[in-house]
Order: sequence, then C-alpha cells, then structure tokens
Amino acid sequence: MPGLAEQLAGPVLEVAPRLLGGVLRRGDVAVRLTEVEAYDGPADPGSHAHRGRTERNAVMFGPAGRLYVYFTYGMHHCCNVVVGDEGDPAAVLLRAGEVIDGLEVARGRRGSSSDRDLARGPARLCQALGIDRSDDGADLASDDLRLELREAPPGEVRTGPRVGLRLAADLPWRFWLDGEPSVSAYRPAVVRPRR
DNA sequence: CCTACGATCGTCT
DNA sequence: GACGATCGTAGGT
Repeated sequence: MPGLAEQLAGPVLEVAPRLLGGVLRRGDVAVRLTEVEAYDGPADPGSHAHRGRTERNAVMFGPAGRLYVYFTYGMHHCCNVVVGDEGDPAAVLLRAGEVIDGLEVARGRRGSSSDRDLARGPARLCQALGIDRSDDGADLASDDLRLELREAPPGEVRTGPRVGLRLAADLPWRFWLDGEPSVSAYRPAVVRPRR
C-alpha cells in the first residue's frame, strides 16, 4: 500500500480526479470529497503561483501531501492538497464534499445550514472541518489531519470549467462526481464595475 | 428555482 | 489602492 505522498506525486490533472471519493478527516469530522479543481504550476494563469513564490503561496512549492490554506474575501478560508514534484507549485482546491462523520460538530461550526450545504463550497468545507491559516503546510498523513484516498472514485467523474476565475476560465480543470447533491453551483467570475 | 449585492481584509502591484 | 479559487441574504419568477 503506497504512502499518501506517492499517490499524490503525479501530474495534477491525473491526481485531481483521483481525490474524488477520498476522505479528509480532522478529529470527529470527516468529509467525503465530491468536487475539486486543478491548479497547474506557474504556467497556469489562474493559479496563485502564476506570479512566482510569495510568503502566502510558499507551501505550494513544497512536497506533495501537505495542505495549502489561503484567506480570501476578507473572511473565508479555502484549502488545497499540494501535489506533484517539490519545487513545482501544483495543487488541488477542495471545492465540496459530504460530511460523513461528526455531523454534530460540523453543524455547530457552520451555524444554520442544511446538512447538504455543510461542506458545499470551498470555504464551507474549511469551516466544517475547522481549517484556517494556522493549518497552512499541515501534513495530510498526520493524526490531526488525515487524507485517505480510495482505490477508485465511486460514481462517474465529470469535468468542466473552474469556478469564479476570470483568467483561464475555459480550461475544464474542475472535476466532480455526477449526481452528488453537495457539488457546488457553477458561478462565472463577477466582473466589478469601475469605481 | 434564480439573479444581485454587500461584507471585509490579506495580499500583491 | 484594487481585487479576490466566496457566502449569506433578499427579492423576483
């Protein structure tokens, strides 16, 4: 049985769909992943690593199997699984999942929300699992935070454009499990009027 | 079901 | 100083 880092070592476009159906656990709460997005290296204009290494995205340049967590919109956290070779900033954004364990704890963290929406969307998924910037760089093979992949994703894998990006919005680098209620709605990037 | 909009601040230019 | 890998709510269909 290969270790997590080995399973995540390949090209991000191959690894990303294999995360579907996998389970991310923190303490009592476990989420089964139903939707992810690939961010492929410095050449990907949609990636935080597109303009090179900074203090924020440093973890993306590290070894596979760690968590890259960023803070956005002044109030939300989103998390990625770092994949590929060290030095190559590839990552997979965890966009949505189904809470399969620790429902009570997840509900408490999420406030009023239907069970279906507990981890539906990247910021909600982080909130349900209690993930924030202090988890940036966390080892996903640790006891506190653990990612377990399955042999094959159940159900059918679909692909389409990534959500909320102005750049490279045409690339079909979002992957989800067909028919899952927890898959987030597709929203094209909002173009703000000039102020 | 849908579309529109404001919140709120770290990060990068 | 501008913008964002988002979300919750409000209001219409």
